[in-house]
Amino acid sequence: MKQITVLLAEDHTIVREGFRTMLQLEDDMEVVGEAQNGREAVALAKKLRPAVVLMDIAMPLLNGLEATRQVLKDLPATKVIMLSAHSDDAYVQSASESGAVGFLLKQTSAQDVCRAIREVHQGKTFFSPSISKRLGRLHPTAPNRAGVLKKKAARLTSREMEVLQLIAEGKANKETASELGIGIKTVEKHREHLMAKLDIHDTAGLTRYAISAGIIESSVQVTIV
Amino acid sequence: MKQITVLLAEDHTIVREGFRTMLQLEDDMEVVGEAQNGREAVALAKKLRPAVVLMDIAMPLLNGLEATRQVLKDLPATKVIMLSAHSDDAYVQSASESGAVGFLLKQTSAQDVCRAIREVHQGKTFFSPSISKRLGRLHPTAPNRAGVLKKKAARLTSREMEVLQLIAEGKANKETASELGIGIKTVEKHREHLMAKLDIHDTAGLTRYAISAGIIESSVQVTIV
DNA sequence: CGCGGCATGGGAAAAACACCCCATACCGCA
DNA sequence: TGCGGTATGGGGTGTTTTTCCCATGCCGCG
Repeated sequence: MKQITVLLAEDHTIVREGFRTMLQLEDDMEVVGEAQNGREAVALAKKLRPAVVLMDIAMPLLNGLEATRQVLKDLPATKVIMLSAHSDDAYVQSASESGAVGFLLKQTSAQDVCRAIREVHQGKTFFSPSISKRLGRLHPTAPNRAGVLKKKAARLTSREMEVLQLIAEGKANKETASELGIGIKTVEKHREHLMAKLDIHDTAGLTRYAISAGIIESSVQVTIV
Repeated sequence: MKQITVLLAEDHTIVREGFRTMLQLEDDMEVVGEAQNGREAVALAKKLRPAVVLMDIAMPLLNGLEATRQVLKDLPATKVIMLSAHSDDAYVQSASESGAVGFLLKQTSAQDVCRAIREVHQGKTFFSPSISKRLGRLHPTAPNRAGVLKKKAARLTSREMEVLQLIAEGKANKETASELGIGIKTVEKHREHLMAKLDIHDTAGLTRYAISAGIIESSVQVTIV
């Protein structure tokens, strides 16, 4: 039996361990690595060259969409399945644009995860049932839906996206620089470009933009009584 | 071997199944039931009378806090461990007030989950390391948990709320000052207090807090729960 | 009545940031 | 082959923020 090598990229340790434990029970797949954030996911993907990457969409340092782009740039044959708690259309479309070949909601069952892994490994695509149903309804004949979402967000380069995420996560330029392994001046430069492109000239505005653009999440909306 | 009976209440199927699979590997505990939402959690708890309930804080129909209250009202001996992706002080406080005896972040490891289950089963309390560290730092000589948590709870004065909102809206201190008709130094002072009280030391963090606390909105945050 | 919390300020120093100048290097595309 | 975009840097200057010190006045509560 040929093993399907899988890389787990998910920041919640507890969830990640659950995945691993479950996947270990399947005898045709093997978890070869685990990443706690987007950057680690990219690094491990390049190092381990897994057949499939299970990638959470919301991760620190580098979100799943951007991480997917970076992985596929170097390893186009990698199959990336995006995981998300939400089924926002924007997420699904962005995931698709970033090159993911699967999209799973966390509401789906373990059985579906295994199915998804096997399907994408065979070159197919796999979307959570509820999503593919909605997609069909949304754009049955939509060839160029890419243009819709793009407008502002797409004008940012991937480096700028990274910097934006780190800014919104509260990192100072110095931290961002060391995080990315580049100079402070370069970070400042990206920040300048961000502010110029988005016409937002304060950190709070950039943070709000990052949240509303889905680059990071603020916090779950819960009614605390 | 005496089994600790556990009820899982978590709306994400995939996460829940991961939990179950992991807990099945421990021979001193047994998952006796699973709930997909708060209402189901209450019903199952009453029916199955588990020793411990692992309760996600964000669930459909009925959130984990309210579900906890309802469970404990009928079964005060039940030990409820709250699960959350975020460690917002408000969450921790509310969880404590609702009667939970444990609080776990999803960043914690499976090992900690098992530890938590065993500890609360023995009548102790268990908080994620990072949380108890924060609590400890804030109240070094904290005697009783209830009173302690209540005190911290990020209680902002109305003036501080105003300043926080303006910060999150992207106003510079100078603008805020003229907006409120006070001096810049005063605004800086409120800002200091905000950062001290919330233990958040950057503008981006304050902005995220303001959004998650509902003080401002981040444009189009769709809530699909 | 005093004590604490709140709002209002000043001063000062260090760090961070914003906004301009500049350069090099790579890469794709017309 | 050159042009534009991207990524990487350096300099400089002024503003803003952050974090300390300090003080005054008000108000509620025991």
